Amino acid sequence: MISKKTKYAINALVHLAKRKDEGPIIIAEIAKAESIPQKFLEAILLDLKKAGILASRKGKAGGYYLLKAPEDVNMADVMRLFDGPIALLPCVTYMYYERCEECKDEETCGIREVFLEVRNKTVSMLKKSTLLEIIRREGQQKNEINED
Amino acid sequence: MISKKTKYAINALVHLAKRKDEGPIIIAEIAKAESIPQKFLEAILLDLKKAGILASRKGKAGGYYLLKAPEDVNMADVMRLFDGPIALLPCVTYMYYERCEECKDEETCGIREVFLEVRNKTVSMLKKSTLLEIIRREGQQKNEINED
DNA sequence: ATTAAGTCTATCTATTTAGTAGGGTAAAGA
DNA sequence: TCTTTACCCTACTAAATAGATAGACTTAAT
Repeated sequence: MISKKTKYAINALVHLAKRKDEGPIIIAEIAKAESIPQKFLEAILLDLKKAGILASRKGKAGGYYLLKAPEDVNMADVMRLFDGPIALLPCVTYMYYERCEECKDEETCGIREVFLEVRNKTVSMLKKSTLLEIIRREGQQKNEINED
Repeated sequence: MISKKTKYAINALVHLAKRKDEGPIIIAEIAKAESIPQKFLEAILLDLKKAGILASRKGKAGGYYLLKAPEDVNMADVMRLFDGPIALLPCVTYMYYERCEECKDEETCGIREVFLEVRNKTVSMLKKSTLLEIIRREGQQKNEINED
């Protein structure tokens, strides 16, 4: 599961992406519209700004706005920013590699092999999941939860 | 990331799968061979037994052994047992469905659509990742971590 | 009866998550 | 200069989860 922080970040980003031509949107407005505790949202938006995804303007007519294009903001980047690595094992992360403590021989580990493939495919899917893609899919849902 | 508990469970299962024709293996032996705190492992094996994956014999010549065939034990089941749902959002889990608190309209939610697809494909991959598959892959690694 | 095993119950500590409260500073527009 | 907004900081809490450890009890083979 992703954290609420990440989910809030995604909600805020989608909100900003939909209104990207309206100029800066104030925090209070996003917080209210997306049902996010305002103080909590402040910290989230600040992190997204530091990551180069959002920009802000202070003072009157200030607020936050998307810096990147909606098609260039993907779920892998957002999840990593708030929740860390996407991989299910520390030994198959790209940026934050760590050996499994109990591991005998990483080179021949079958568990690692299997989870490495899962990681690569998951990251690839999440990279394709951009803000544009999310907005495009709104109102045209068709998929169902597989019963497995 | 999966919890250490889940990782320990997988290590223990692989150990038992490799030696499935040797009769019951005692906890202490698995704990030592796989570098798992013994008391912690006890609880894990008990859970795996309750789940119908392992069986045990008490007393002298006792221990644990695989009840299911290695090809019938998959990572999705093991992960769910110890870490809960595989889905990244509560609204796209099959067994433990919960609405996102802040969600306005689940029926048209683009975020949900995207994460639902991720979930379905992830579960499908993890279901294919059986103990047999893990053992088969040992020593024939070829995949690399994608640089993304 | 003895011994070797699994089983059950309880407790503990550290970390993380998800906030709340409340202050002050900086910048930009009117 | 006044107001509005973002920015930055500290501190605190409450609940849950992770990762164990300790000790007593039960079962089964010899």
